Amino acid sequence: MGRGKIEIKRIENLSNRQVTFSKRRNGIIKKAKEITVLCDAHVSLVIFGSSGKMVEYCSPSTTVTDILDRYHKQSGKRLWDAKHENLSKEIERIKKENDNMQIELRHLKGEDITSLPHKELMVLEEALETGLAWVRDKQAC
Amino acid sequence: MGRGKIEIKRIENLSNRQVTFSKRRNGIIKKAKEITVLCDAHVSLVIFGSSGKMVEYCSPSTTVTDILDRYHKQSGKRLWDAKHENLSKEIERIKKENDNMQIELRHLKGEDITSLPHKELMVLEEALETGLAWVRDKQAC
DNA sequence: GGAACTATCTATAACTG
DNA sequence: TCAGTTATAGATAGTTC
Repeated sequence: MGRGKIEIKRIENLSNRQVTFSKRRNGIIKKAKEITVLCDAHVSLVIFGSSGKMVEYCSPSTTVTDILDRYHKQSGKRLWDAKHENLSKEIERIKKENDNMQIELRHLKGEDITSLPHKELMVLEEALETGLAWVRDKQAC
Repeated sequence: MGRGKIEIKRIENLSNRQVTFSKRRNGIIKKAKEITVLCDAHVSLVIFGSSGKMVEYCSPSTTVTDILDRYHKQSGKRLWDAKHENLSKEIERIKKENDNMQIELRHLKGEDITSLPHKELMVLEEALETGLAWVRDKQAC
């Protein structure tokens, strides 16, 4: 669509490439707006030029986030799960640590010790005696 | 571009709308591919028709996630931060709980008690005595 | 460098089987 | 209803200022 037919391959000349980018980018955004209005479609469009410049179009009444939520659901692809996964794993790790401390604390308070084997009871007793000794020592000061 | 000029407003006739959607959707995707090749651009394009059907195009050598990362950085808009925030808060909460237990445990073991006021030392001593009593009681069984 | 022009190409609205 | 065709509107490559 122009004075001459062009092959669809990278435009080597930088300024031509930038000019063409600018024109076509506007063209695509216009088309995106049109299909939105004509066909009740929802569109999310993000374009980066090779210079790094970004433009975006998103149909009115939605946000990129909305579109991406739907994208996420329908495509089955994971956009942010990977990021979530790290956080979730961190939570799991801390919770486990938490649980272990909870149990240790209860044991030290003499709770839930019915099922403990004899050996662990002895370890527990020693720990308590040591702790008590330290506390009494401190109080004596 | 067609046999007659059309206004850019919603096409009321359903089947016409669907036909137009299908044609224009393909057109936009073609244009997106072309600008990608011609201008070294990176494009992420997601289109939902009013029927809910989704199509996407993303320039080769990147993923939607890549594009969105860049979008995220450059637009300053938060795409997934809101989703992450809850998880982050949860982590904070658990870590705090964790710290408190850590401290309590250390105290029970007689560690880090130098700065404790007298009153707390007494509470600690009582807790230790109670725990010890329970443990000895259990060992006697 | 960018805005405007225009000849030409492309996309597509309406049509057809 | 759907793919294929065609006439025409719209997009744009090369050009000009």
